[in-house]
Amino acid sequence: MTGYAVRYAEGHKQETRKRVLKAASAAVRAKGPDGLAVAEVMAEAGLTHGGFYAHFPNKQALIVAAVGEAFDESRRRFARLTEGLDREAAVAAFVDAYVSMAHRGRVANGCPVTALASELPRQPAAVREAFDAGVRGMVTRVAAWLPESEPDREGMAASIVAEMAGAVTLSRAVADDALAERLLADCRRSIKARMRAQEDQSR
Amino acid sequence: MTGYAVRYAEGHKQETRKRVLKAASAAVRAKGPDGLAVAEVMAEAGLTHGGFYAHFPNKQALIVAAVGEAFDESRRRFARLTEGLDREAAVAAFVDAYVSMAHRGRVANGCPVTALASELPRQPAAVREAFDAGVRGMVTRVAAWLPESEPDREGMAASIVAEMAGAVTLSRAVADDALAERLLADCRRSIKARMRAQEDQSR
DNA sequence: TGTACATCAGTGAACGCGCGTTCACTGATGTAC
DNA sequence: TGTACATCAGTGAACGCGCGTTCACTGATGTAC
Repeated sequence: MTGYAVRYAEGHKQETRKRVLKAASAAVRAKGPDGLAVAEVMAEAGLTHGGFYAHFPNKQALIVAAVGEAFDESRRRFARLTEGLDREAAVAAFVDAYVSMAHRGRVANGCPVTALASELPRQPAAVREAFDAGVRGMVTRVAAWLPESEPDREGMAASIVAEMAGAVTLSRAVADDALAERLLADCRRSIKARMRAQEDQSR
Repeated sequence: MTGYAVRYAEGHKQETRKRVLKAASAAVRAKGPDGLAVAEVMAEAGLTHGGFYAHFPNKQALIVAAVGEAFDESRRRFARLTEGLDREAAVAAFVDAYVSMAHRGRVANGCPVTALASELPRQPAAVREAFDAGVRGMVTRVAAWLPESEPDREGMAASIVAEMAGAVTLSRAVADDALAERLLADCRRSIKARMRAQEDQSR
């Protein structure tokens, strides 16, 4: 397998690629797909810009992969947060964590839906498809948390995801912290009422 | 007043400025604050790029003004749509028009909240403040439509604005039209139920 | 009535900068003999 | 055991392009005399 002369240890290149991808996944959320700079991402990964093309064919391919990575990271984060909890507690924990001032402050490692949504219409199809998959996954996961008495769980879940994402995005967009906090509190309360979850316990 | 030699008719410069501003207001929604190109906006207004600085000190000032203009245009459009209707009919018309495939397709002259939200955190304070004012105005207008029985009209309005904006933004972000249509229909139904408006009559 | 001059919105060439991409090169390591 | 060679992830200079901004200039019109 190894075949010929190898300077680096087995798997070294894959690890480098992963490092670049992680940096890109944060950068794409913090600066948007257009604002992301290849040289900056490479520097963040401890490399110079020229080496980039050994890992990705071009910037667009990096963005597609970074969007997927961002959804994965975000999903894992929220899964960790809710694991072991029963349905009602999980829903409450999820909504409290998502619709919060803390999430508002974590653009670079928060949910990619709120970080990227309004820039996506201008992105090429490949990027948008990676986004679609992420959104579908999120709606499905929320639907599974809704009570069985709910007649249209997928529909309700879509509506709730839209409000959660809208709330956090709006809270980030406005400059006034008090306005942001009020928006989040109002949405948190409303969402939990709709989900028939237990009452707000956070901040 | 006229004082000295004047080549152009009274008010000519103001009209040109207005034309530039209208073009910028569409461009900022279609391409985002960073994607907007001064030379393109000027060409759209029928001028060459050099003349720009006779009207605005720099690109950022144009963006601040363009965001304000976009909110004004959007407000007027929705006011026209609901004028003369009683409260319930107005709410229904507003929600049907806002949370629709038609609005999804009109990025350049649609609501600036959905067009710009996720790019705003990276904008300078002046831009964000123009946005704050727009958001506050929108929440206030929605609150006035809510039934008096609603105990927290401002809060409910904030939650509804977040969902409406989130729904349209998400619908634009996803590549799959069917997914977009489903998201919009689900949110439309849910919002109108929350507002206790009459049932969905559109698309 | 005619000539010189002032005004100023708009023109278009030029400059500087950031950024995506290319490419000849490096240098540590292993293989061939 | 030693020397020549191959490999290939990573380096860094260079190129081209788009874009914000600057600036000397234009040219139609009015005023001064």
